[in-house]
Amino acid sequence: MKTVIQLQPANACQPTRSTTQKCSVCSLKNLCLPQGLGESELGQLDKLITRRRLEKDDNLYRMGEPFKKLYAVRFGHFKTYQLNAFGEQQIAGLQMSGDLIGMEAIGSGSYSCGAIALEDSEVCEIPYAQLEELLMKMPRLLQHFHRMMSQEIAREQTMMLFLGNMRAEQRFALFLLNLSARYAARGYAAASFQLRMSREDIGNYLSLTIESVSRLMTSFRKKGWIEVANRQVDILDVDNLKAISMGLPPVAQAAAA
Amino acid sequence: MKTVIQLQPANACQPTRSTTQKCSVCSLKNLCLPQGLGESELGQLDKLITRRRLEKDDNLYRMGEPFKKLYAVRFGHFKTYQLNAFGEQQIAGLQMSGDLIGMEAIGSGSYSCGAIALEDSEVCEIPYAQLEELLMKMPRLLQHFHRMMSQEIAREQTMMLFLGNMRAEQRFALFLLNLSARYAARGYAAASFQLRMSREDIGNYLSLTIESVSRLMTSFRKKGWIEVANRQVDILDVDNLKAISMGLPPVAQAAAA
DNA sequence: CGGATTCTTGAAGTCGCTCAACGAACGTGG
DNA sequence: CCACGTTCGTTGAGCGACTTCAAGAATCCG
Repeated sequence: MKTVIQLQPANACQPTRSTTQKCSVCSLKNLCLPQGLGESELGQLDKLITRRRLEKDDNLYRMGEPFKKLYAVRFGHFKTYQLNAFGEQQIAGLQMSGDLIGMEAIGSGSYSCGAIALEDSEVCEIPYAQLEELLMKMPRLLQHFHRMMSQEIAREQTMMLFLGNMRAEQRFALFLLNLSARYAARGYAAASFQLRMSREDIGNYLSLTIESVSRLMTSFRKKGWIEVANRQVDILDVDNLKAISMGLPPVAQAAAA
Repeated sequence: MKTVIQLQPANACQPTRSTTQKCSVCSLKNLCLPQGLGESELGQLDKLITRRRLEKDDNLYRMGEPFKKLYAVRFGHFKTYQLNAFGEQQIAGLQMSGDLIGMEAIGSGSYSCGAIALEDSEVCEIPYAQLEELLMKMPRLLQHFHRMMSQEIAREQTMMLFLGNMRAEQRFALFLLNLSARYAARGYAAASFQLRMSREDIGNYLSLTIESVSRLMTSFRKKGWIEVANRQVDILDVDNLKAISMGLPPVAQAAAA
């Protein structure tokens, strides 16, 4: 089924860039940490938070730095990565607006991975010590914080099984569908978006070589499932991508022109 | 370096099986949820907790069940697994005494994986709603709970990169070293333990076939790095296992007889 | 425009999988 | 205690998916 949604905005992934620095007026408040809070609670959260702008390739934090803050992405994209014994980068995650970064560091007290902006971006800095104070006073914030941590566990568990058990085609199809779903959840076009990562980063993320990623793109394009122009991707045939992502054979009917 | 530690107890992984049902007298209290709590706090936690015995192959919970409780393993071993689209089991984790199970379900409200006892085991059941109440009143419990959730995130992130980037030898070496370290942390022999999982489960966990696991065992044994007799494993050459686990070539000197 | 980077495509190689058969361990009942 | 069936583990041979190596094309950016 061909469904190129062009009516929605492209995935600039920027909330209304208000000059005020408040959660209460942030367009992400229902996706991010403040979900479900009342006005006065939002006000208290506001007091903790500072904003920080980053340019493309800036480090939000580096591996091994002491943990002080959690970060909520306001706009832009980040990648988190670890370095292996040979100093090679291994990409652990891709974060976009509304995502919380740094939760893996609470336990150890230092960031076990680094985070880099994939484009000009902005984050909300949340000092963890102060957040903990607030959590004790605000049941709804506590509940939602636990939900977010739990979701991160579930997400990584899925990713773990995904990398362990799926073949290249499945991984790539699921990667596209995952991006699509995340953009849709943020109100952006589900079927038309820019890849923020290079082929190299994508390959690294999916544990495939850059050549394999390139071949998969060509293959999917030739089958009429996607359209690719540099980093612009349009999903033309969600059904087939879904079938492939589940390890099923392609569905009979391919997308017509 | 040959180091077969035989003086420590084998990994029965059982705390002193006291008849009292209290965290305060549990030998795991410094590994488990109550870490760092005072006597009165321990008492409050005790009130929440009930114990549950399971026999080998019993389900602690099943995939999709509504989330009500977290579980702390008191003794025994569990595996957590998901079922894929074809109903095949994919092992997501191996839990032993002191480990907390079920955290991935807080966010969604239902268990996204199932948990099965690998041998006769016992867990502490912790009703989550009541735990949340307690968390708001006990800062140290809250902090430790967040540490445990965070550690779970970090652990799964590592596992994710591990499955994505490592080859069979590395995976298996790391698997053995990981078990060794976890048993050591619990006061059991680091270099001599029983595998609680079948070859099939191990293969599934490491995303390898049962044949590959078998070949790796034979290979490591022939190189003098381990001794294997059925499910009994003795680590003879930690240094080489470490080298292999990091993707390095074996160190020159193999273990002498 | 020109150099560097990123991406694509082809050919050859390899690691782990599949398929198949055999052997060892377990446990149930005689 | 042994006989027997079943489950679990080992080993070998061939194959396939993805990688590696290599070269060339497109794109970016000063």
